[in-house]
Amino acid sequence: MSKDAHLTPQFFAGMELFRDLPPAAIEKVAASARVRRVAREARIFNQGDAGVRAHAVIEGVVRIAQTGSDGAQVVVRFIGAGEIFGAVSLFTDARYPADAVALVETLEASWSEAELLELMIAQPQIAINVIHIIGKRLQEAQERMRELATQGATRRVAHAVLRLGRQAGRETADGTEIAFPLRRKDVADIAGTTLHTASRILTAWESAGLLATRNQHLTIRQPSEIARIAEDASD
Amino acid sequence: MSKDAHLTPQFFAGMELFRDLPPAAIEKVAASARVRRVAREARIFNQGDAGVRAHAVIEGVVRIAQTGSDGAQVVVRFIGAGEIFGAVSLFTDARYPADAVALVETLEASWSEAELLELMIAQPQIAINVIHIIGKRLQEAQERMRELATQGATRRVAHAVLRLGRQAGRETADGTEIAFPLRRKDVADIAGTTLHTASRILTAWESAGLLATRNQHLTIRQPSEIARIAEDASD
DNA sequence: GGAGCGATTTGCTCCGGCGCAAATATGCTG
DNA sequence: CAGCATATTTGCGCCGGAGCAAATCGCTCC
Repeated sequence: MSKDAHLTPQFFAGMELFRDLPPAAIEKVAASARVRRVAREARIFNQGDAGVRAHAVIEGVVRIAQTGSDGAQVVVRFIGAGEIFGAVSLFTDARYPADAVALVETLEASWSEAELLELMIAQPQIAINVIHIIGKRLQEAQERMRELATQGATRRVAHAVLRLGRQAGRETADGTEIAFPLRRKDVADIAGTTLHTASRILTAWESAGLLATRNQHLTIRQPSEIARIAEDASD
Repeated sequence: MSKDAHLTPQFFAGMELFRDLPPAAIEKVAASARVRRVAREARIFNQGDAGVRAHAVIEGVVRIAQTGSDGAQVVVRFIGAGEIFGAVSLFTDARYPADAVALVETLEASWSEAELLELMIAQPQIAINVIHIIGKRLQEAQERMRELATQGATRRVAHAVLRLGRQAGRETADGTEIAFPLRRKDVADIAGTTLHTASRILTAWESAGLLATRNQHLTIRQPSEIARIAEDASD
């Protein structure tokens, strides 16, 4: 991983949170950010932690997962470079509603509530960007709710895979490769099923040549076929 | 229903969207709102409609439901007096992601995208309020996702009932009454189960005296007991 | 009061997929 | 390279709850 190549205002300018901001504002954003490097599998924050900050991934991937009192968990989403996380809790509980764990070695920036509020008052565009981001995630959450309530496990896994491809897909000769390591358990927790069921489904698809996994890296070889499964009412 | 009693700046000042705004700004808000009365069961907008506006309920209740391509649907939430709806799509698709139907005769205000943006630029507090509102809904959606993925139908119905009581509960001598008519199908679509299963569960609870329904109006008589069911890992 | 319609209840069957358990594969560590 | 830990695969039994069907209830409108 490059050491400091990303710690420039230019990088912050490219983040979804700071879209359409004048250069002067970007300078302030960059200046007030606290940047940290976190190791693979390290926790950035835990569900229930107080003293929340707004975070953004500079490089790497973070898994956001919510755990129930019974230990069962759901992966809320994966956060890639340029995306923000943990920001919603600033405006609600002042407690993180989920865990954040780095899937790979990750470089992460964050701002305190006071800093972000100050930035937003000075630049309403930031607030509008936040609304845009959270809004998209809310729509996605509602779609997933509908899927969970009405579709079978196979279709949900298909949707999960497609969503991952859209969010973190990298085109290769072999197909679309998900840019970060993905355990079967992760896929299960995204799709809302069990490790066992997810394993069965994915293995079947591997046998059929729809996708491939090598060292926890998943490549979608026939997106169209998986899309067919996702839409197929017969399951 | 009172005819025009609510069409005053005072009412808008009490809405979650316009919290902490100076009186002058409230005047502008009130002036630019388009107010409409909609009949029981009438649709305010349909999933996929373009030309979106931001809406707020002045009086009445609106059901927001998302329908899948197969016809199955999930109730995203019920919108009561003072709450906003349809606002998220302004910042994302410019298409409504769900249907909005009035459950009872309802008075509803709305603003165009341009109007709301202008208000937000002038008053960043409005944008912050929007973030607060959407953030809370996102958290709720994520909780429901976890429930749908990990809990059985009984617990989900219990959570749904408790959530409704919290949002729209009115204390009566008999217990907490949900302020709007609620069909079994509605409960099923909130909890993510079928009409039949929801009916069985609710009827069993009625027999046990945990709740009562009279003319589609649900009263929670023993919230603590329902909360116990909601948390009970045995189901 | 009767007809008609939607909502609700309830019985029954069937199956997807969860839970348990064990075998196997794969990657790390020393 | 051996040994261990973690991840994955796979078999099997069982059950929650979806799906179908039918009866009953309760309104509303003649």
